[in-house]
Amino acid sequence: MADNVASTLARGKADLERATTAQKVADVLRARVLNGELAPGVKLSEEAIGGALGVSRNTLREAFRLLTHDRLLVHEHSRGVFVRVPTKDDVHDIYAARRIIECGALSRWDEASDEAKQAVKEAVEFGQQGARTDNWADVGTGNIRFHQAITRLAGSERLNEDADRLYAEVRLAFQMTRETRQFYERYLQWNVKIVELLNKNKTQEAVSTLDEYFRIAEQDVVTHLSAS
Amino acid sequence: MADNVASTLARGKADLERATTAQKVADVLRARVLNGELAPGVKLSEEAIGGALGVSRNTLREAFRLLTHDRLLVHEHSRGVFVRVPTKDDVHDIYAARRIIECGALSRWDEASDEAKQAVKEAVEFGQQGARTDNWADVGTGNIRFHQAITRLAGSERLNEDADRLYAEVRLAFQMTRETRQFYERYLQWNVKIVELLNKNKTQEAVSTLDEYFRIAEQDVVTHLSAS
DNA sequence: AAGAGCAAGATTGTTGAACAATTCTACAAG
DNA sequence: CTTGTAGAATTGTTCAACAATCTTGCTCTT
Repeated sequence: MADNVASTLARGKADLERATTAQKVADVLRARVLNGELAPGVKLSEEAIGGALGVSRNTLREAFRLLTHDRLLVHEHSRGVFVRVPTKDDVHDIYAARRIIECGALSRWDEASDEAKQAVKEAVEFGQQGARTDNWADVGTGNIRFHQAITRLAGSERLNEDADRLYAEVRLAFQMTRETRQFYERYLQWNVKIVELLNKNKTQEAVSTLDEYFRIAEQDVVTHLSAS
Repeated sequence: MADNVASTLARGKADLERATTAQKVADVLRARVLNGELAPGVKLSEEAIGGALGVSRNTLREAFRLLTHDRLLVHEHSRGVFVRVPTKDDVHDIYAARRIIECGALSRWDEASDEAKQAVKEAVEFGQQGARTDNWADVGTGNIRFHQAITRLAGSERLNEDADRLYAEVRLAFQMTRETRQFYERYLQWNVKIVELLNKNKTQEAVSTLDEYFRIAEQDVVTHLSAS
């Protein structure tokens, strides 16, 4: 009984672990990079940013390392850190990885937990609800959640983290400042179709559809890249 | 022509980029962790290690962060960094990820580049050569190379990096101080069988065999874990 | 005018010290 | 045996200084 109490409390330990200063700084910078305020190629000066945010160089450099690990920044020795400029090759590399991870996870649909499967369906419903109410930001959120939920079918926390880094990098490449509606509307249709196939127990066809979706999506991101 | 020269030189740029002090320190510590000199659970004191290696606390902490990203060390706030103690859940998580990545990569064998396919076969031959000459360290190296080569079939540098982190973590869990021979001899047989199936164009069967291998290997690592 | 070489200025890399915040240790009290 | 507490030890964070490296702008040569 006492063990039960202890283990229950232990589960909440992660919540207590306060975020370090560097993590908070990293969160601020991550948001700035992902929403385009810090455009790809921009140099992040230690003095300028450190002064603006009121943190020391050491702490700032730690924040830089966190974002470098997420591949949002690139570090060049003795030159500084820059917002990553995604290339066509980067996009291809990212989608090759996503194909492996998500198609592999989805192909194990039948063995996945009920919670994980439910999350996939709920993500699509969230997106559909957003479309009905003309809330296209929600459609975008639902799309990300859909793919996250697919990855989570595999049940590996490490795989989830690796995939999340890929999603963040896609957001960097696909600066969704405009035209988000037409893209996400189209993507939503793919997601709906995949869930329909899953509901009909046509897992293999769902995987094929997802694979085809990646072909389209990669092309979309690449063209959006050269357009800028 | 000039472009050709430039691109050729650019390829060697990575070699010239001198490693930062923290990276060199991280490399030393990584080797110590992977060969067991720094056993799981050991605390890495900043003062002790920094003094021994002759680097400042700031630089050492940066090295710690690099290894924490690789999941070889764990960081507990205000308590310090420790060599990770892999749990049964960790092993399960790692193998769930490896199943997705490697089975997915192998299932795309037919579309892979010739170089990538050749690397898979060469890794097995390297292991067989090691077995013939009773060089069991080479058999172990060949086994790692075999799985790396499978991952590289997918052609994604990001996926390669993520998988390499998984391999390092397996090495941490499976401290191969002893009994490496009986394990690697057995694993070598699996690798040989997989390549044979691939040579017969039975890709799907090769994937199934790999999947079955993961079931066995995970169990091996888990039992080896509880034994210690 | 174009390019090579060079010196000054700016930025990053690394260290050491200092102080705050947290944890660990040891011992006393109940 | 557990609880509480004071002090020691360790980590978290910042700052200042100097070395190493890169960038910039200038001069000189052709």
